[in-house]
This record gives sequence, structure tokens and C-alpha cells, in this order.
Amino acid sequence: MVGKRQEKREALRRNLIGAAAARIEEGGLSAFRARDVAADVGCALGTIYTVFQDLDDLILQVNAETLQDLGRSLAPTSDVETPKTALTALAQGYARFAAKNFNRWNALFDHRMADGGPSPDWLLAHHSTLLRLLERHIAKLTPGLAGEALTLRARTWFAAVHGIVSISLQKRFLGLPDDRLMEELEVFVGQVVAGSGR
Amino acid sequence: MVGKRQEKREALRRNLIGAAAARIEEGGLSAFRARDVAADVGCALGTIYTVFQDLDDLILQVNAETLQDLGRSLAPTSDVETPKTALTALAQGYARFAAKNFNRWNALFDHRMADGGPSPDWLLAHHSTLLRLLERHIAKLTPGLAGEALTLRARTWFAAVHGIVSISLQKRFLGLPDDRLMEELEVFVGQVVAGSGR
DNA sequence: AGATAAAATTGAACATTGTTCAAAACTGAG
DNA sequence: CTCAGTTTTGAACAATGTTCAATTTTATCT
Repeated sequence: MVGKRQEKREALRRNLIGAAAARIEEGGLSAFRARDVAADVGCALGTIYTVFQDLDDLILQVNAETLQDLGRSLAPTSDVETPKTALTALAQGYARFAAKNFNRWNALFDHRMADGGPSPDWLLAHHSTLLRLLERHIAKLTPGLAGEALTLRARTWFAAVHGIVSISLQKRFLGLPDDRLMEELEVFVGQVVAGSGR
Repeated sequence: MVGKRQEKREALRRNLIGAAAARIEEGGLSAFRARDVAADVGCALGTIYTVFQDLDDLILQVNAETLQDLGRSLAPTSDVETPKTALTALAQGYARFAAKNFNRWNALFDHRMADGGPSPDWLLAHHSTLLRLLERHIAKLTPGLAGEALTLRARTWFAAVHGIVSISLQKRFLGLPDDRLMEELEVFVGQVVAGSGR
């Protein structure tokens, strides 16, 4: 039995991430307690800190999984014909994922690094993967755009859609009612697409 | 001396809000401590709770002031000629305010009600005032739009711009570099304006 | 199998922070 | 000056992230 230790450790790690994800999805990041996940997986409080650096680290793992889920959820949307239909489908797909996995999705943006700095590179790589889904279509829309300019335009595009979805779903501010979000997204994407060809 | 008590109370209240705003601007919402503001104004810890319901209540007061500051900062921008110049100026003015008052501005969106519900009506009214700055120009852009549809379109518009500014300034994710934000905003507003006339 | 050293796990203890509340200090009318 | 009402105080409490010395488990060697 060579990898017995390694194996148990890996299982524990996965259990902890799973329990953390479940707790976050159930009550949001603010209701997330170290003692709860410890109880959920049946280990001691201190054990969490033998697997993860701290709770932030654990949350980052959950966020990474959420980003992968989001990617899987958007992938089928990617091979649609025109840029307009593709970008509309991506925006609405994003909104649908956010609504269905609200608390986990929210944790992606609620969470802050302890020092206020950027997320670690390995997590940003997940973001990057998703942003690349946009570039293809935006490039088709604005042929002159390439390289870094294209990358930045994709970030702008995502941020705009995210803002609309975020403020609407969070309901803390004056956002769109749920039944209007999808249409407004369609109109919005249509406007930006129409205004992009120059 | 009739209003002596009332007067001191009012001064204490203003001091507490001021100290809280300073603390938030200095270190962000996460570095905001009840004991710090108490020390700052030279009162006991418990005194805070005789003026405000809880810390959330105090934070809401700070946020209300921030929204008013933002409104004052955007007001001069409002009487520009074309919708495109006005909306560009508003978007860039929003970005400039956010950059200059980063932590206070961030607190507007970082803060969550304890129960996860919406902000109180009196705070939403401040939001509403700001959103109304947009409606005039959007209406000129899309003549068919009025009433509730116009209100919702203004929310969509704000949310999109906010998303771009927010993701860029927070730097936690893949946003725009500081020196590119203003140009991207100009392009973005140009695109939406160009695509709106139909 | 038994012994043993290394590794993993435990959970009590600690530090921090929001909140409460009985006691002390203060205020202003009589 | 007195005293009832009001305000302020800060010690105490509860919740929660984190640490670490002690205990338990595991893998290897004889």
C-alpha cells in the first residue's frame, strides 16, 4: 500500500471542497463557517488547516470548480453561427448559470484576498479560459481587432454583461426584474453588436 | 438650553459617520472596526450602538454620503449637448470618482444586508436619483422609449458601465489596465450609442 | 507480529470582533 | 441643591478563524 496516505488525503481534500461548495451554495459566502464544513465531512476543525492554508484557500478551490462548471455550461453555446447569436447566447447562458448557481457564482465576486491583492494566477487562468470564448466572436465582429486590443475588448465585453447580470440578480440595488433580464441582455448585445462594425 | 442634548447627539452622529467614512476610505470595508471609530471620536464602544442600530446601519449612512458625493461630482457633467458626449462624460466621470474614492466607492457594492435582502428604501432613493441622470440622454437616443422601459434601460446602462469600471479598478480579476479604462469606456459608449438608434 | 519513527489528526485554547446591558455619570427642571 | 430621567460606559459574552502540543494512525524495519 504505497499511496494509502496520499489517497486518503486526496479524498479528504475533495470532501472538504465539496462540503464547502455545498455550504456556500446553501447560504452564501457570509454563512460559510469552518466548523460547519469540518462537521459535514466528520473531521476536526484543525484538520482543515492541514489541507488548506486557510479558509481563503479553500474558498479559492471552490471558486475554481465553479469557474470550470461555468465553462462547461457555456461550451455548447460556443459554436453558433453569427457573432450576434453567439454573443447573445453567451450572455444569456451566463445569466442562466448565475441564476441557477447563485450563491456559488456570487462567491466568485464576493471573495477578497486577505491583502486585497489579485486572485492567484492559477485562478486567473480559469478566468482567461472563459474570456477566450468571447474573443472569436468579437474578432469576427470587428475585423481590425487582434492581439492585446482584442483581449481587452473581450474583458470590457464580459465586464459589461457581468455588471448587468450581477446588479439584477443580487437585487440589492435597482436592477432589472428577473423576467426582464433576458430581454434586456438581448437588446444590449444587439446594440453593442450593431455599433461595433465601424 | 433646550436642544443641548439633541445637539450633542447630532454632533456625535456626524463625528461617527465621518470617522467611519475615513476608516473605510483608508482601509476598505474589511478593515473597518467598531473599536477603531469609537477610539477615533473618543467615545466608548457601546456608544455607537446608542446612535446606530448596528455597524451595518452606520455603514449605510456612510454609503448614503458617498452616493451624494458621487451625485455632486457628476452633476456638472449633465448639461452637455449630444447624448453621446453626455453619456461618455457620465461614464468617465463615474470611473474618475470611483478611482479617486476607491474604498468608499467599493463599500457601496461590498456591503451586504445581514439578511441578504435589498438595501433600505431611503438608500435606494439615492441610487434612483443618480439613475435619473441617465434617463434624459437615453431618451433622446431612443425616442420610442419612455416610462418603465426607459427606467429599466437606464439601469441596464448603468450596470454595464459599472461592471467595466468595477472589474477594472478592483484588479482582482482580468480587467482593463488603468491607462486603458477611459478609452475603452469611450469606445463602449460609442458602440452602444451607435447601436441604439433603431 | 511487534516495535518504532514519521505523519496526520485532534480539539482545547487563543485572538479578534460585533453586540449587550447593568452600573456609573451626567443633565436639567423644580 | 436635589433627584428622576437620560446618556455613556466598558466589562462581559458569543461567534469564529487560527494555532499547536498531545494523541492517534500509518508505514517500515526487524
